[in-house]
Amino acid sequence: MSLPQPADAQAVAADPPYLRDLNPAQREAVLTTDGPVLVLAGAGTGKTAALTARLAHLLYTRKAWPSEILAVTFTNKAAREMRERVRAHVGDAVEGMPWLGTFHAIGAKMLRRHAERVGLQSNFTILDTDDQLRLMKQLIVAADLDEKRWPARQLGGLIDGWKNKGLTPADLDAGEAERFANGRGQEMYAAYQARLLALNACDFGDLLLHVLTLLRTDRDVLESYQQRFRYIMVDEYQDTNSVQYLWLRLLAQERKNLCCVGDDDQSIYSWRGAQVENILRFERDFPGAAVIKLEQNYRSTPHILGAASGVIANNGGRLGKTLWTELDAGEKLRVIGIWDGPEEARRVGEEIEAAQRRDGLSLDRIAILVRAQHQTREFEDRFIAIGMPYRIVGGFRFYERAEIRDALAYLRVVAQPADDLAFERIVNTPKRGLGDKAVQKVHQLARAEGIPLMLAAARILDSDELTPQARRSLGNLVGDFARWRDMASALPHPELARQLLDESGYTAMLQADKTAEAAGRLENLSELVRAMEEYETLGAFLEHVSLVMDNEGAAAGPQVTIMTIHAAKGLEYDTVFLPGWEEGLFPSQRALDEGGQASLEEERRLAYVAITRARRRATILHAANRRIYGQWTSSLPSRFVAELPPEHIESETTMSGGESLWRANWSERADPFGDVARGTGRGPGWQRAASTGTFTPEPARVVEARASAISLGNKGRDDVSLGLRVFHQKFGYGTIAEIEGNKLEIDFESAGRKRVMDSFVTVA
DNA sequence: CCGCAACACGTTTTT
DNA sequence: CGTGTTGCGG
Repeated sequence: MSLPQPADAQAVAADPPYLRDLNPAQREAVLTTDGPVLVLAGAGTGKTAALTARLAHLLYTRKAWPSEILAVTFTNKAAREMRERVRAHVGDAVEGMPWLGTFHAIGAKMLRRHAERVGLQSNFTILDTDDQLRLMKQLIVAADLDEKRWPARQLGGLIDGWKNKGLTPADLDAGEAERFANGRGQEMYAAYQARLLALNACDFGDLLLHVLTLLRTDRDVLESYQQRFRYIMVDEYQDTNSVQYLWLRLLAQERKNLCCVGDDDQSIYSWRGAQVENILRFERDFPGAAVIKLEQNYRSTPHILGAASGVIANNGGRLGKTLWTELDAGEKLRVIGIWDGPEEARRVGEEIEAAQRRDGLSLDRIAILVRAQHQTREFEDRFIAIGMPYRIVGGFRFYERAEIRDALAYLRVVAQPADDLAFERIVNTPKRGLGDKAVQKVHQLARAEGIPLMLAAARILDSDELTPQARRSLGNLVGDFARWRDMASALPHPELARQLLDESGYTAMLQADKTAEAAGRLENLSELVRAMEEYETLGAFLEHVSLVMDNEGAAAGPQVTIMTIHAAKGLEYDTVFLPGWEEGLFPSQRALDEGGQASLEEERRLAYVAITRARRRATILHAANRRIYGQWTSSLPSRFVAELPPEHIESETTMSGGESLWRANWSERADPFGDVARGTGRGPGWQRAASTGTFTPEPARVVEARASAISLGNKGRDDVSLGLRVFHQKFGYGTIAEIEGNKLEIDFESAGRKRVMDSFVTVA
């Protein structure tokens, strides 16, 4: 690792290259290195430029080595961008920055180093949402709860919320526990955590929560990180949730060199646990903090900024910034009222064609930003019809496809044999005659002995529990895995994956499938294997897939981008279309019904984010009629339309009667969605935070060590003895003829002598 | 084990 | 109106 050498100290002080294009506020943000700093960076004010320059500054001035800076972002994309931009300043020195990454990636890295302190092994698996839900479903069934009444989804949301707040099961009060299954919330959360430890697995929330627990309970670990991180920087601070906040506060406590960058007006993730309060109370949290505002906008025209500012001004409790720009006035925003959804899509299509004709504008510079994913459909239909190239961002991701998840499950079992969820996923995929009853037997044994499924599978082979066919099949599978595990150490992992997919019959299964999708799935699998080549080890690859879940498909040519406003945060386009600005859609009905003022304000921030994505031109549309759940419903223009300052907009409606028609409609019916089917009023949103608890350090929680699979002997149960009459589900009544550890030879009254596992019999 | 019909449900989404 | 899930019957 080498840092670029400044010519001499004087030159650095005079005008280091990384300061060259910065305005005074940005410079201040870069040069205020020590002590707490809050950078309030409005949309388009060159936040990332300042942040990366600050990093470069720390390195150039030798205030810290690359490995002594903690730089956290929320998304992989942001982390990647920051890494690239820092590289532009300092070159390969960026390679020495292991602590630049997302909260979760950094959490995982720390956790792997100290896994055993929270009861995990360092090769723990990171589960995705799908695995989590399956696991919770099992627990709900095991707890004898009605999974209809208490869906896994709901438990998942609650647990997620708790983890976001930094609450372990022990921290929950009765009120929180009451939120699931009549007070069994805490019990279920605890059971889930216990199960994760047994599986040597973590969910996303654990990557932060376990680390928080670690920092709170282990002074040595905390102090070593406090020493290590001379400077801490956080991007998008307004999106931090409570765990992240607590985590940062602990790490920054000692040196206090914490620089947070954010914009309270762009906080749009409270539903995911983000606490705007974190940014609002920064100065109180970190006394003596320098607050630097970046207000010069380099992105948008004055009309666009004026419109956005006008809308956001309706929110209370803001830190307050005044964006300004040196750009020319440009065009006013257009607000277009049209008849219905299809016309909206038609109109946008025409506008795009006109812009291409008129200005030769590339489609890459145009975006359609919607409130909800389902709005993309209307545009997709229309664009297909007129042959307009488009891409929809979001939706299905590569690593969420079934075949990819299957392949990963095979690899996970190889890497971590205790990964029951992965084992379960592929035990009968492809079909190998291991149906429900066979799998249930394995489960039963695993549960009785407290061992992983893979080990239970191996053990059950010694018995007559399974049908000969199932036994042979399971035996093959267990043998295959043993072999693949051996191969793993000898073979490069992409090669291992290839062989594994072949020998497991997975490839053959897809080849036999003549449907159109099968070919694509095979293609996806080769892509997966190709992707593996970029990683040193199988473990590193698996870490990558669990944490870096985005894959940007290469575009064939210029395309219009269609995506949600949420997905557009941080991006910019020359021309932006904002359809569906109607009450009930934007702001969403749910925000209006459930969240009160806070929720409405978040919708308004979303509107602010939406408008500020535009560089030159923005067009807002609202339809008078829209089909909602199959029913035609008339709708009113969004209140946000009325909040746009008239001097920055230009209104147009294609309907006779113009504005007055909307107004008449408005007063006529207070609740245009009154007759539309609503949610059944069951539980609150997926994860809504309640009151913020207090966070007292927990005494070290001793994690009950699950005996490892290996250390468990074959100690049989002690309530059986020779000659005892027992009952077996499948073979009926019989007498114990021989006992060998946990295996019994039983003379069954009708089935004859069989070898069975002792956990499958009850004393008759 | 698969296919079909009945049924429930329906923001925003990263990691 | 669509989609995804479940449960039953073949």
